[in-house]
Amino acid sequence: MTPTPKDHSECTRNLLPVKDALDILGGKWKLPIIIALTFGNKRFKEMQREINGITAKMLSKELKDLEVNQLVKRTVYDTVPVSVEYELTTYGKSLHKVIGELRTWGLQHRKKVLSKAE
Amino acid sequence: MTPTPKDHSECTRNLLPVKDALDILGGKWKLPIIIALTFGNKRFKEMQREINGITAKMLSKELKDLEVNQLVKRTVYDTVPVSVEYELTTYGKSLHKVIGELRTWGLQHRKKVLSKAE
DNA sequence: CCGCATCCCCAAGGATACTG
DNA sequence: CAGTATCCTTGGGGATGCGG
Repeated sequence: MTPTPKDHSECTRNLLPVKDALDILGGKWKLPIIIALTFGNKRFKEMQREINGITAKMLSKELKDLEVNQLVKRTVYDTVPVSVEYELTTYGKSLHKVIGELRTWGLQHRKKVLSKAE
Repeated sequence: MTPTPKDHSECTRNLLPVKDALDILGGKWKLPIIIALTFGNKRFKEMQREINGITAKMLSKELKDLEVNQLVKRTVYDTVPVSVEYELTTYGKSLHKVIGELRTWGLQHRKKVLSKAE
């Protein structure tokens, strides 16, 4: 009979940073982009070709987000038809561990659920 | 076998399990629910009270998802007004590490970005 | 108490066309 | 080549009410 037991604000505290992380990795394209860049620096068009199904709009928007969050660095080369290169920052690479964990867990899970035809 | 040079199918391979994982942790409520249950078994209404802002519909739906994925166990007690208890399965608890990583990274990120008023 | 059904809204994302 | 602008679709999720 506790009037308002806000012990669960503790949950919230635990949750916030997790949501932050998911906010960055979430959405449909953030991960594909980050992972694509894991394989080396890329130019815009190049990425669009590699990331299956992404539109220029989305790629542009997501890259901007990632840039703001300092996960990706954008470099403009003053060539004739201007070329732009994207690369993961050191900070962006720090996601490697998180992604690795997600991947490991996902693999395990896939086995488990697929075996009983979800 | 591959007529088109899909070297980036390697990315895809790396990506799939990650997306699987995000599929489960993604959405607005999966994490709040899992984390709430981390703090102990809960009944439906109880969870609804603890997880700020969630509707019965969403709670119900998400719990079902989690149950299908074997992360949560649902137990119905044959009391007069039926009561239902939810708990994390061992498997569900295996997410702890992943969540921990997300949380760690999120904390770090928050510091970094908040310091320059995102 | 538990939770589904219905209706509704909005933001994420897609298609297409256009500029520097 | 590297994007931007515009319009449109979709489905995730909210509000409310009912049924077991």
